[in-house]
Amino acid sequence: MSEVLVIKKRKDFLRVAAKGKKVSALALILQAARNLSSQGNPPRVGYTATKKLGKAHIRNRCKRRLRAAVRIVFPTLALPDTDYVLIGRYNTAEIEFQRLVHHLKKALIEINRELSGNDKILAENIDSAADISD
RNA sequence: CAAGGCGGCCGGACAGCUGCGCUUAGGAAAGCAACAUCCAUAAGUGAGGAAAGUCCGGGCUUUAAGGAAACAAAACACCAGAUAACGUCUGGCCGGGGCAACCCGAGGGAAAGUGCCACAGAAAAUUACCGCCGAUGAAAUUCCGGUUUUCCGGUCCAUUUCAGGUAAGGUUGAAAAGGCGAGGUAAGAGCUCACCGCGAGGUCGGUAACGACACUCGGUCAAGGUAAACCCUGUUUGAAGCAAGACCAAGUUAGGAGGCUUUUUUCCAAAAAGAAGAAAGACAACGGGGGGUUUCCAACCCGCUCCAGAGGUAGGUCGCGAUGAGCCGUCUGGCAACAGUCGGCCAAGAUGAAUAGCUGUCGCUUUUAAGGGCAGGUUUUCGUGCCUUUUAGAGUACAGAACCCGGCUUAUAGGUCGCCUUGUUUU
RNA sequence: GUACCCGUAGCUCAGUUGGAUAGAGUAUCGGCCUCCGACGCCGAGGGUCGUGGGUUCGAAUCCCUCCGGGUACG
Repeated sequence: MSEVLVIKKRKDFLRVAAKGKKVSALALILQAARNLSSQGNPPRVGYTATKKLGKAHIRNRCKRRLRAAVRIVFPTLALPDTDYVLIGRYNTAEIEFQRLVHHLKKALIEINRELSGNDKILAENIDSAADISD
């Protein structure tokens, strides 16, 4: 129920970046894509910290703070069968932690809404295709 | 007390909540068992002085698993020592800087050769433009003698010119071929001499670099700089790198050319040789392969070699951390780097990458604002300087292991300890 | 991990081999031209030669160290 797996494969990161939705918040960027290969999987999350953020210890700090925020937010709000990718921004290591959590929550709710809307469109397309075949 | 030099150490602490990696133990399901897997389980453990840059040196692994010689390429270069090794470290020498403590130095060879040295300057390397001289030699004038003159002879004195001598002087330049004084000369010059400097030898001290000397000799004293220009001399070095490499699992492909031995079939055929096809094989023979190049000796691998094509895009385990040039302490030797003896200890092991996130309290630093005290200015208000504690604020660095060690280099808030130098004051 | 390249005016680049003037185009500014603007013409300013050392009489250039950016291979 509250389990969150970690994305580790480069292939998965590229798939989410190419096919998913993207939402920018103050201190982070959230990407998300449905993973419909099999049903009933817990949500998965990956973290990205580019060289633009700083040197190695700053990038590690960004990932740790994002991970701590995810521990608070994701178990209740993340959708199953979905891959999320969190990208750090220039102020991820500096911003107050409460605001970081707040922005992550907002971004997650917004992207979930977009994803579910996308699902509806998909469902409509499937329905119309079924109509045509009929 | 102030200023400075050198070296060492630390580089936030505590508490709470929520979490992570690894090891060990325990448990769970399946299974003959083990490994792997899982866990609201327990215990232990979990970044640095630079983990950084990747600039050197090694271990380790593979490569041809050996040796010798020559060549090429690269690096290094005062001397001695330390070290597994080093371009590192220690001590010394020399040169330079600083009043000093102390610091800095890629510091062999320029009489092996080649190249380069702009502008300026006579000249940038066996030079000779100006200048000086013109003793010597020649010519002319003059002069002297002879002669009526023309002219003849001579060259002691003087002048000019030429041959020539010279490197003292010459607005330069980063750099101009010892310095200074005297003698000397036509003018000059180590041409000669004294002193200083320089070179060679000797003696003494030192392992040596090198130093000292009232020692001896040297005036063809040798004729500039540049080798982080080519180069010469000496020393060292094979190459690639943990994505090294070993094993396991999954999956894909299309062949062609050339070639060794044996057996066999067909053609020609008495047979052999030859041509074509098939099968098998690796003792020998044969062929092929590879070190930066070549040669020699020795040895190895493959039975195939070369060309082409297909798939894959990195799955798992080991390598990989509890035995190492390891860490801490004592003692001994050494000026020191370091070496040795004895005792104790085991201390991260990840792989989209753990070692943390948040909160609170305290500590430290700093200056700002408010308050307090002192000094002295001023009629007062007031502002100035110093000190102090309280409150509030700000700051609390550089930075994250990735196979492992030894160094180097670079970044770094602040704190702390020791030794030393100079100045001032006091005793 | 290894190998290598680049950094020069606001911008794009020469000059670096072989040491001695820091240059070109463009942009900016001023003037001329035009009724005005563009184009054109004339002129000017603008440089720690990425940083810090060293060698040398002299360094953008040679050597070393750092900083920033980039490329290739596995």
